[in-house]
Amino acid sequence: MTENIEVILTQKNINPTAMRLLVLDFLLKQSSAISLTDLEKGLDPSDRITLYRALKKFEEKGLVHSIDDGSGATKYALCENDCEAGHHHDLHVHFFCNTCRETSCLPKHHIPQISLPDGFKTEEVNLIVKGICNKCI
Amino acid sequence: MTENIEVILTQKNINPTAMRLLVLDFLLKQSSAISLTDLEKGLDPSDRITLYRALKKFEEKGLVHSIDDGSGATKYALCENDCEAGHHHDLHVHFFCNTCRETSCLPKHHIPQISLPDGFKTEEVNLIVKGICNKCI
DNA sequence: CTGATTTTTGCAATGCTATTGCGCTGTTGT
DNA sequence: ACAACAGCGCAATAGCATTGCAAAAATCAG
Repeated sequence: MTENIEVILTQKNINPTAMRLLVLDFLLKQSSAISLTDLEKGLDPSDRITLYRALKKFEEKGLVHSIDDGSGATKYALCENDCEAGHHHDLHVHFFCNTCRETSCLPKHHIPQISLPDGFKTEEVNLIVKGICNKCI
Repeated sequence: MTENIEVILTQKNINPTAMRLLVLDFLLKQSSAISLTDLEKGLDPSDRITLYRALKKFEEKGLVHSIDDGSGATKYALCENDCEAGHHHDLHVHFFCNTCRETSCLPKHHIPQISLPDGFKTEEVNLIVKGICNKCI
């Protein structure tokens, strides 16, 4: 099992250290996006800053993407697609449940094209739907 | 002039205090959404907390809406539509310029309908487009 | 194998934002 | 005039993101 995780990291040009293997393993087990604090609690005797840097490195290398769901804390989730270092291709909708406060990716739901007024150039789109998820209904 | 501002407040059931008149006056002069820090700088010798509470009261009464553009600071802008206390009807797109870091409302651009998977209930949608605005191109 | 260099890690510290508590003040209503 | 209440300003707190620095670990060169 650990070998698979290691392969994922090396394929993304990330040095597979013990800490990073733990972080990736934890991410793989999640069904929703998690915050740095969640990660810290899940991998208890670990340093928050180290985890923070692991996530940043993963994001930089195109392994995870970060989501600002308005909860105050940035959430992170594994990329589904073939994201490359520096360029994320996962323009999908994110859903934030107002009840359980979990953020999930809806990769099937692509972000519709938004036509802006003249002179505006789109570089990035952030679409967060908030409401009640299927587990909390 | 001050009378007009006062009328706006009383129509929204907000006690027109000197501070609130100042805040509303400042908001009316803006062409883009502003943060609490912007407001504090614009109304210099004012207490940040008081301004914060003025904005919160305005939001509660349906006079302004708050925007989380991912910049870290919540932005505020006057509602265009007939928002009521507690219920905001201004589901429009917001644009964040990566260059000048200004956030503007695009009230003409309504948020498209997002069909969620079964069991998900939408309560709110937050759509932020990031890029270069017409002034920075 | 050994010393040097780079990478990773852990701790301390900082900065910014949001938010609440509390007492003072000024206004309103009786 | 007095009581009740709303608004204001100050202090304080909490959470998150981010950086600097030094020790530790891994990698590389000779």
